[in-house]
Amino acid sequence: MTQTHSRPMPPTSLAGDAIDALLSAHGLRRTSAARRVLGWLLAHPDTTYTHAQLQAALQGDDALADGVALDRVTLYRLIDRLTQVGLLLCRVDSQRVRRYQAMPTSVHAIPHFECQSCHRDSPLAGALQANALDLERAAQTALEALKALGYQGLSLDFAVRGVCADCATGTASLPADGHNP
Amino acid sequence: MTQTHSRPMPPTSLAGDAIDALLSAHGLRRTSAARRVLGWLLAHPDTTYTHAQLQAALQGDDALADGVALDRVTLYRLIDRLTQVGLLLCRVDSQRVRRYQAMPTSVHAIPHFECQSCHRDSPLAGALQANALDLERAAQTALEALKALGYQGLSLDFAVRGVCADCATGTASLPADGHNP
DNA sequence: GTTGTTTTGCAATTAAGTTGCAGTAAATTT
DNA sequence: AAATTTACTGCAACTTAATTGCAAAACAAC
Repeated sequence: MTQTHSRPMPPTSLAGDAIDALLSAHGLRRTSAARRVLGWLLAHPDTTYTHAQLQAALQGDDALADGVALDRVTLYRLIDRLTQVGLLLCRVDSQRVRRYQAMPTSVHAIPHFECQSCHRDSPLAGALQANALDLERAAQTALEALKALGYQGLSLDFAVRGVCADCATGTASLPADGHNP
Repeated sequence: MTQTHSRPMPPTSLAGDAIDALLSAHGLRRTSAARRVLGWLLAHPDTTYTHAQLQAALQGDDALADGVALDRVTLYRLIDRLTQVGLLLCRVDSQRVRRYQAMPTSVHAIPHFECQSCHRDSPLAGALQANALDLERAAQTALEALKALGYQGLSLDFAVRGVCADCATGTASLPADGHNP
């Protein structure tokens, strides 16, 4: 049985032992909260979570806790610790909310565009993607250099900021200050 | 007389008329507040300001208002307007505070590193700078393409996130969660 | 000048994150 | 395995950056 409940559960799950090992290796305690958080994020490597979203997600994931939410403050502090040892990656989105994900193993920058008017954050598509590959290649070298210097858990981010064509021409469907998901 | 008062005043100042023209061209009213804000930011193209910093800076700049601070909320809304028409560039820093600057005329990404442990944000130096030039060259093409599509006021940002060598090895001078300037 | 819309400023409110502290659970020592 | 040390948890109260509502003032168009 690969998947029994309806909740989305990627196949990329990790054995509990592996998670414990990671925690210990980074000098953190193997508490149930830490296992839940790191386990969940490692199992969902391509999603970024705000504190609130992660809290909700964990609450739904009754494997360990049946519907009991992790305390807000505990989650904040736990995530801080995981981030500071390089296990998590933290970005601040254009709505200035912090978003977390498991630190990616392979550096793969997805260039994105942040519109300063409608606040939408969209990946750069089409011909620009090709350009992105060049960027990534060039960046790869930079990252190797950093690792050699003792830096850890490196992740690339390539952003373009401005006003998108929709907003610039007034075609914008949003009233000028939307919320991006 | 190029500069009479002790306050730092870059030579890159703009005539009041030019500022008024910019405002009108973007459909904004030529109010004293708008002139003060846009004028100041255009005169300090290489500095980023938080709302609070800009409010303080303007208060000191008695050219128009003698020590009277612009209202906090007014400044928020004014900056919003300037940003939405592409006159200002907005970044959210690692402390998740918004920082503004005049939209740069030439795209020149300064690759920087954000440490997730000590929250220091440092430019990538040395050999990495060379790499950055490649990145910028590649990006230039991407930006041209965007402009052709109707995008406005484009700015590049290239960030590397991780844990810096100091923090990784425990040599960190900061207690684990510092404040970056 | 009069009129109609922006813009401004104040007070009150919200959202995200922090701090302090008593209690609990891991890890370490004995 | 019990005792001790240290890290982690949860609650309440607090802080900071930003937002909303509304009346008054400033600008632009007539």
